[in-house]
Amino acid sequence: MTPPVPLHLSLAGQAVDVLREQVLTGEIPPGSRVNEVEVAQKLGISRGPLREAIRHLASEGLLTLVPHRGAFVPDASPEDVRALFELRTALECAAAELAASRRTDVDLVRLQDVCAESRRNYRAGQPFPYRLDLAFHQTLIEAARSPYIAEQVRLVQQRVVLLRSSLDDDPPHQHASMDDHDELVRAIADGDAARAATVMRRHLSRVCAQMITSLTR
Amino acid sequence: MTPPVPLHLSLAGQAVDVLREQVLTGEIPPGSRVNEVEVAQKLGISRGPLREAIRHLASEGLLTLVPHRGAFVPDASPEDVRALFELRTALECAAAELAASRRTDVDLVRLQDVCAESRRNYRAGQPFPYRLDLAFHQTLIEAARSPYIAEQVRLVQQRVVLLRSSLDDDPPHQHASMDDHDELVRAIADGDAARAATVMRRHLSRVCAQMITSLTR
DNA sequence: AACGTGTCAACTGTCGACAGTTGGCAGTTT
DNA sequence: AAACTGCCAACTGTCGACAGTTGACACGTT
Repeated sequence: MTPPVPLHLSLAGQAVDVLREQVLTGEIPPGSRVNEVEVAQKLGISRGPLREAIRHLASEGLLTLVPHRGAFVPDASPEDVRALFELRTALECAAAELAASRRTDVDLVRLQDVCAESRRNYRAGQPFPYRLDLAFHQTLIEAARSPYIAEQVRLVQQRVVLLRSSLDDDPPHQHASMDDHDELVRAIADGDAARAATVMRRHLSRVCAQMITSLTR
Repeated sequence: MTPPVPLHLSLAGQAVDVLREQVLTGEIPPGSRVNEVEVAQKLGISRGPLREAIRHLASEGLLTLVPHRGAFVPDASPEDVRALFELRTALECAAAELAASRRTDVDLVRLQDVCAESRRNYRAGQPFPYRLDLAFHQTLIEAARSPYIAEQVRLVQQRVVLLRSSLDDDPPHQHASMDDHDELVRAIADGDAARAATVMRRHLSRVCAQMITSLTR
């Protein structure tokens, strides 16, 4: 029952985790460069494993590589956001359809729980935390039981987080999102794949528009 | 007007191209291991760049990494094929929809050209070459003008090629595929996004089933 | 004979150092 | 003063070598 991977993650693996965190939290701001020797010293490792970590993050879209120049944290144009959300929509609509036809009862309970917690948070005056939004989509993906789609959604979500630099949602948008989530759960509960896809598409369309406006202002 | 990337691709980049070719053509058969020192010597490079190439191909799904064991060419189970085609369906159906609404006239001509060449080849008694099937889907993706979706489709197509170990299509399937392609082009020509998605889904469902049967026999 | 144990070779993970390239700066020219 | 040229520092790309881990084989035990 012991995990097949060693408890000691390789240095490269550890570096991936640390760097990913720093990039996603904005600790390494978009547009900035990642100096190999500097970061390697800071992490206490050699350049070899760090390079592998950098390449890995680049393959996830969290860094862009320029030959002989190094790795940069990408900053997004509205056009990028639009194109990225086309991919996200394709993936998550398919996931919504699959979830509607494959969900178990415990999947349904989990989805409802996340929605309920969102409402509680919102009613308590606190803003709808992005954490719960991620949790909802994550739960939905698991209910779809399609490992390849799940993996790709994870990567896209990450890139969305990266672009989401301190995007403080306004309450109307939060309310609409929660309504979308509720409607999605109902469609999935009914096993209505077509409606689940439609609602997901509308939801993501709204989120995308909101991100673009909050990006351009 | 000089290209921004150096004509000298980095050694790692060259190694990626060579290895990708060898994996996709089956020169390195599925299930076999990639020995770092051996391959590095064969390519005349050091282990550093080769390791980066291996990690890159692993991120594309063309190799699987096992800690302290090395890189292996994955061999697929029917379940993998099914899951992979769920992802492919999500991506290519979305691409078909987008292509239907965004295609230009030259896109349409290109699609029709590929279909016509397929027919010519088929009538000439030659088997429907997989090359033309790839060309069709590639052209369709370009017509969709969605860079992120295009990139993901490219990666999925590669993995499909990898699984397609000497899959000699039988003529009935080839004929059905060409009919699907023709119908897709008509739907795209009409700008009928919904029908394009439906046809694409049916087409990929057929291809998936064909691959699984030819894999299990 | 089957099982458990100890040893070993092969390979991956990691490191430090060298070579080649890039962008910027100082100096010179017009 | 503006533009061009040559040089330089910084950084990436690459290499060879060392250390740690893994799987397998041989040996001894029950």
